[in-house]
Amino acid sequence: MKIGTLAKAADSKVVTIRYYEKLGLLEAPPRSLSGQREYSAEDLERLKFIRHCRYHGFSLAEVKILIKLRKAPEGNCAPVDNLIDSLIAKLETQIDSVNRLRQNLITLKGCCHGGSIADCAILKGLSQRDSCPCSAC
Amino acid sequence: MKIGTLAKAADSKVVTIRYYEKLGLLEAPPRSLSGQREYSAEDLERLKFIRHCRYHGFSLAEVKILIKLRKAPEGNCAPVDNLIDSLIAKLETQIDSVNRLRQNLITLKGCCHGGSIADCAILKGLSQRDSCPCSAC
DNA sequence: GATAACGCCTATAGTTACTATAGGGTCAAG
DNA sequence: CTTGACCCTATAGTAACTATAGGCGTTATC
Repeated sequence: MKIGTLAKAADSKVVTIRYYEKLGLLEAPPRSLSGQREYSAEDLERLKFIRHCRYHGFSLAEVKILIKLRKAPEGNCAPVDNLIDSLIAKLETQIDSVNRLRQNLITLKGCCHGGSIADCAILKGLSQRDSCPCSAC
Repeated sequence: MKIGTLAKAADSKVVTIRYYEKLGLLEAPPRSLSGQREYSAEDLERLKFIRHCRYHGFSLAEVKILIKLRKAPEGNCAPVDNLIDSLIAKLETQIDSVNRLRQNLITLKGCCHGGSIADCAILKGLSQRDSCPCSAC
């Protein structure tokens, strides 16, 4: 199949596929006489794998590792497990820090009583840490 | 003060300060005869404002708007309020999606019973949506 | 006065995961 | 035979910096 068909089948984009090829995530497929890429069903499976990993939050670097692991079916799956664990840990850190940000902003917003810029408590709070009403500042 | 002193005082980095100048977030300060930047206390306050906004999750584009607002002290502070609101909304969306990711990964991980790559349930789940145990897939 | 260590300067490229654009060739239908 | 949809490459842009190279300025010590 051609690249456009592949893109639709994997819910991806043509440019993204070429990008993955450049990064070495997808193998360069054979070309037609006029130079157009010709993909197989296997290529489609691989692209779906990549997209699905991305959907789950893996980075392309991590996907590259997962692809390599898949190629050695006799190996132990502990590395896959570890990758998942580290990703979960990363996400949890992220959740914490975004939650903290949100709380800080809500505190800041609570200081606003709708006046002029000159006495805007939010801007004052944003000016420096020691004038910020956030508990975290 | 020179750029290094400014950086330390605002808990920033020298390169970051020059970067902010290039973006127009900080004004280009006067230079010494040999071409070195000379900053005032006002510059320090402004840099602290920027850094503190960043700490609260505002983008540099948003910081630029906030700086402009600060310069018109007679204006109403409603735009500041709106900026905070939209940032809070953005963060809430982000929290939801990261939480979802985390749940998906935990589900995936729960399928692993420590075997070989060949029958790794995680890799199978990652291969395609229709083989994924995630409720979201 | 020489030298070393540090600070400052500019300009460019790298990071992540794409997206957008320019400028051109290919293919199938009417 | 031409129109429109598709394909190609190469380059630049996104966010917010960080890193690097290569070269001056400044200051302290010997």
